Amino acid sequence: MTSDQPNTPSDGASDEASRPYHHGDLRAALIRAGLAILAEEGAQALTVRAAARRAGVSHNAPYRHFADKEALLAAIAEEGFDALAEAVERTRAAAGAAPQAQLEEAGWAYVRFALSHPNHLRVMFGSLIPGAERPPSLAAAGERAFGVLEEIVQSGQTAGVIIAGEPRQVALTAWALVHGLALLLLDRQVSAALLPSGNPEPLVRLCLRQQTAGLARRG
Amino acid sequence: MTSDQPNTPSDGASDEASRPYHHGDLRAALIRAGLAILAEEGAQALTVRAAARRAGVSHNAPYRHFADKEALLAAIAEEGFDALAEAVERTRAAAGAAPQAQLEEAGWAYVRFALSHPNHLRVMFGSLIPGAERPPSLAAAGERAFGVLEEIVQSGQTAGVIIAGEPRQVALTAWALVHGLALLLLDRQVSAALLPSGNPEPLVRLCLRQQTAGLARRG
DNA sequence: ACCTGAACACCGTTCAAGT
DNA sequence: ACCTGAACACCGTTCAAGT
Repeated sequence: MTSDQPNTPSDGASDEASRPYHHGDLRAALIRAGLAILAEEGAQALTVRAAARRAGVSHNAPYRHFADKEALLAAIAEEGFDALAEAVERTRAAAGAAPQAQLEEAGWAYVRFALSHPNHLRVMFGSLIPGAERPPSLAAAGERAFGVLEEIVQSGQTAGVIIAGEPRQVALTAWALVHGLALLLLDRQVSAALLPSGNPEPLVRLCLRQQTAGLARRG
Repeated sequence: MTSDQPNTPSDGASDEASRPYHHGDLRAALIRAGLAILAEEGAQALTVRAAARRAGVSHNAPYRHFADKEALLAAIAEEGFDALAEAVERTRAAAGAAPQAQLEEAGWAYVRFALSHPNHLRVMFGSLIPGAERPPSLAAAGERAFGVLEEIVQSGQTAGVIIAGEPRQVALTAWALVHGLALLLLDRQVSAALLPSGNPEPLVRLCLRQQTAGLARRG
């Protein structure tokens, strides 16, 4: 058996000493613990039991708040979509009014988020519940992140600088490119020859501009 | 303990009855077993022990041929890259001489492969060895699949119908789009509103043509 | 050489119990 | 209500042993 020190409830968030149990909000504590494990130890270390240990509860306490491991992963993924949507939106707001510039900045923000939180991104887009539908709150969080791109496309169409078409569909083309770039970079599938200095930003921006301008040579 | 029937070596591939053990090539048998498990039971069922059971050997016999589970997954991934490269190449060969048509057909073949072999694709691009480098033979197999797109780009540049630039880099833009589309479709991240009839082919082809022509409106 | 059974330290999940 | 320890059926991996 491992020799962890016995855990006391004195690790921060709670002021009320009259509480009979460790946490006022074990659910939130487990999500935080899962995020810390992802960042510090990697995806393979993210187990229900490890999250419980880090939160200072017994290994089956999580089942009071999550039906199973997938539900915990879904909650962690949902946090990730919220953070991603916020990062992309913030970048867009700082990018000025030109929709094409907004699209490039938002795309780079997406890839940057992925490279900064690789393990979190894999949980967000990983194989949770391979065949089944995603939980509605998770699907909604994904929609919010995607929605930023959709808004940019729509405003660009209004301004006459982005091609016509269903905004959702045009935004999907933009989304797929940045999503694919992010995952290929995470998976080390991109040849080092394309990454001089190891900094992916110039390459990503070049791909984004090619998408905007098109791969076909104009004659 | 489970009550499996004792396994006999009489399940096919071997003619020579004088062999003292079950397999002439346990390594290949384990890869086949892994592929069957992926196709029939899903990624979470793909364990070293399950592959061994299916191949009819004890649960640690695989360690004679694979250093660890990652090595087995890498071998299965390598098979996948070979199959993907072949599918894309075959489609390209059938697409005629026009590079832009080749690019669209190759892109659709990529997505079609992903949708036909979802679990296999996740192993190919999954989080095997999160931080570490991929085994060289696996990296080479990935290069072969990517190489088909690179050749198309190069011939398109020669024909003057694809923009100038480092062929690897232009091909990366094309690859990222189809890779992103494939994974978003697998993850059910694409709104059903964009998939009338449930058939993804029209949507994928539309995205591919948008990439070729560009998202910017030509003025 | 190649395969085996026993063993270890883990998992996810369930259950009967404690406060 | 919320948490606990014991238990079950699994894993990945190692080891001493068999042929």
